[in-house]
Amino acid sequence: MNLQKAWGILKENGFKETTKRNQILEIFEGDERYLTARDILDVMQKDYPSMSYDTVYRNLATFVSLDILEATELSGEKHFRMHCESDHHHHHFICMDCGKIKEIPLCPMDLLGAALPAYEIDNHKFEIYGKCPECK
Amino acid sequence: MNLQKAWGILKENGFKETTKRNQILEIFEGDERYLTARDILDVMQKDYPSMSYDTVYRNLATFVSLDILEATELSGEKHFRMHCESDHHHHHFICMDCGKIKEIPLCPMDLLGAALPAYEIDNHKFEIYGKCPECK
DNA sequence: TTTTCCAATAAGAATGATTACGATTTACTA
DNA sequence: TAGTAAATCGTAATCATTCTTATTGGAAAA
Repeated sequence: MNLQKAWGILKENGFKETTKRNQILEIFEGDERYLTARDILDVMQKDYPSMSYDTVYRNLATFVSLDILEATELSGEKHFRMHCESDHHHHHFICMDCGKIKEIPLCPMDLLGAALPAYEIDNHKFEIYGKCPECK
Repeated sequence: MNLQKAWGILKENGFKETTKRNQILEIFEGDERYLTARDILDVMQKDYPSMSYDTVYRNLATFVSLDILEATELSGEKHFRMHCESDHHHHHFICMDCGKIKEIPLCPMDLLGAALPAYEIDNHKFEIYGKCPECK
């Protein structure tokens, strides 16, 4: 996802255009890795020394709820990255060294079919962890 | 897994038989749901009012490292349950209401095959969340 | 049985991530 | 440009988890 599309979604939902919000989005646009709230704060405080955690967390939560960012829990910390452009449902390989991801086009739920007939399935998580070719 | 087997593993690895350890294991033996450290502490403090968090966390970590318990992150908190008996690699459906699990016999990694040739795969996570027939 | 040793535990402080909140500032609208 | 609600700041609170130090307890040796 790019800045324009993200702002389109934000405007549609009545969110104001602020410089902080814009810079947070710019950081994610320029980094394909999963980042933590602290990563964001560290970068932001170079330009805005008074930037507060509250602003970072509040905006990250907003972005996730609007599907601008996607989140996952890695070693006990929430990590965020720009939501994938691809409209095809997919999953991720995550490099535990550099944090970069690779899309996995298949979804195990397709193959699961009617294996859980009486169950209500609300959600699922499939992630692969390891090292990418560059880090190996 | 049952108490006897768990103690067999602990003894093999040189861990002492203590009453606290035994009661923690008993709690897991009698509950098929995923429990948090706090859940354990709450039950334990009825019998041992001075029970400390440290003891709970230390033992949970020990049990996980010995594959007596298995752990997963649910809504930001680590949850634990007795390691499955089944020797066949599998995954879990987790009921978000009652916390009970159902084994899913298939593993998406089997089907992924050689889709990530240049990657080093260290780990993977596949979990399905929803409501079990009883809770639906 | 008694002694001894070291793992195990208690108590509580420390840490690290995250959330909450009153006061202030900023972006949009009329 | 003024009014208003949203956004942000500054800081404190919270929550899970880990660490530190002194003490206790299990089990092997005497």
